[in-house]
Formats: sequence, C-alpha cells, structure tokens
Amino acid sequence: MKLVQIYQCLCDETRLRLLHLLLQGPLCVCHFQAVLNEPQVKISKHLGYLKTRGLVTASRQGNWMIYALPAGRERMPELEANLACLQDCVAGNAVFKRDLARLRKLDLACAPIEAVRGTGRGCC
Amino acid sequence: MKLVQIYQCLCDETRLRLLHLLLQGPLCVCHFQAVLNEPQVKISKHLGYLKTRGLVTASRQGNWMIYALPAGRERMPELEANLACLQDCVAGNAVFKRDLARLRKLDLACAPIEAVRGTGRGCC
DNA sequence: GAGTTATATTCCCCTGGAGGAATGTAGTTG
DNA sequence: CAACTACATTCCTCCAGGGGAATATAACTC
Repeated sequence: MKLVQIYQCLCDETRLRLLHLLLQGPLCVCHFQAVLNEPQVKISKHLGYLKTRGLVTASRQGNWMIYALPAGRERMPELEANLACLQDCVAGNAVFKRDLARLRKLDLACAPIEAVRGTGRGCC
Repeated sequence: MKLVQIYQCLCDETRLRLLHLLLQGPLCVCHFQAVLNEPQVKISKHLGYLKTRGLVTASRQGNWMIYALPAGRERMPELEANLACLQDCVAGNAVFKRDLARLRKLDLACAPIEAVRGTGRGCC
C-alpha cells in the first residue's frame, strides 16, 4: 500500500464521507445510503473502490454487507495517520457534521450494528 | 480551499515529492529538476497545478522562479495538517529520503537559495 | 539586437475514473 | 419454488488530467 494510493482514495468527496463514517465503527451499505442520500450504485462503487485498495474490509452478514476499516491498521501507519488527520480536518465541516448527526439518528431509529450481527435482522 | 482539493493535489507522486521538498524551504525549478530527475515539462506542469490550486506560491527572481509553500498557511489548517502528516508518513520512505539527500548535496554544490535571491546568479 | 538560460504553455494522445441506467447475484422469506 | 431485499456489476458516456514533443516567453548576457 503506497502512500499515493491512500491519497487517491481520499481525493473524492463521497469516499471521504464514507471513510469518515467508518471511523465511528462498522456499517452496512444501507447506513451509507441513508446518511449520504446518494444513489445505491454510487455508494456501492465507491465502497468497491476502497475495498479493492485495501482501505476497507467487507463481510457478509445474511443479506447485509458490513464494511469496516481494516483490523490491525496500526500496521499501516500511513493510513492510520491520514484517517486521524481527516477526522481533525473535518471537525468543523458542515457536510461531515451533518453526516455524523444523521448516523446517530439512524442508530436510534434502526437496530444498531450489533443487532444486525446478532440476529441478521433489523438493519435499515 | 476544500479538503478534497488538497487530497487531489496530493494524489500524484511527483507532486508529493515537490511538496515534500518545499517543506525544507523555498526552491527554484532547477532544484526540483535536479533532485527529482524528471523532464522539465513534467516538473513545470505539476508546479503549475499546485500553484493554480493555491498550494504553492511562485515569485520570479531574475531568470528563476522561486516556489514556496504559502506564507501564513497557519490559516489553512487542513493544508498545514496534511503537510505535517505527509512529512511523518514519508520519513522512512526511500524515494523521499533520497530526494532530501540530493537536495542537501545541491545546497552544497550550488549556491543556496539565499544567494539566488541576493545576487540573481549561481543557482543550479 | 542576437544568443542563451530558465521556465511556461500548447498541442497531442491516452488512461483512469466518476456518474447513471439497467441488469445480475446472493441471501432471505413465505 | 417464487418473490423480495440488499448489494454488486456491467455497460455506457464524459471529462480531468498525466506524459511528452515542440514551441513560446521572459529575463539576462554580450
């Protein structure tokens, strides 16, 4: 994983928003759709882009795909550093703050991700 | 200056190397050419790209163009944070370390940038 | 002014990738 | 099994931008 590739992953706003949300923990695609309010194909393709390049992992749970930041990313210091930097940089940004707010609403309205994993039901 | 645009500037290796060198201080184009060992047009176009987007400034000193990171970039916290992150990330990288080593050799072999400014002679 | 140096710009070709409509696929539910 | 849900993939179009050859420009030198 070269540094340039990390930046290539970060140079699209949709992907920035996806990664930013993932800093909160694993999420399924319907979460992203609900929070970003973007077409399914767009979300899916950007997640695929990130997955291909190793910035996220995906695991199927029944009908849902759970995306997460890679476990053990302490071993990818460049990624870790840039994600931390990203989180700092967007702290005051309206779009990203709104995303976070929507995510929290979802976590109340929908079953949280743990429930998804446990029961295979109750996502969005 | 939006965050995505910063990442767009960072997502090319040549530009990463240019910015990394500029963290050492202002430099003229011939420095970049000598250190990166890339065609003049390539260097010049990437510097133009960065300049257009406000990541570097340029000032003419006689025959030479002096490029530098923008003064007062403390007021662009995202840029500042990402440049710091970049410097961290490349600390152990062979290409970037070699660039730095070459730059230091140049600073011995050529007149340093202060001399360029003072006399208008003695660059590369 | 002619020549030279340092740098920028223009022209070309070519690839990556963004966006979206339509379709495919895996898993679940009844 | 059929129907449905959640998601991925394929096809298309379009454009930014990377690389290089050639040319232009700006400033200095003589």
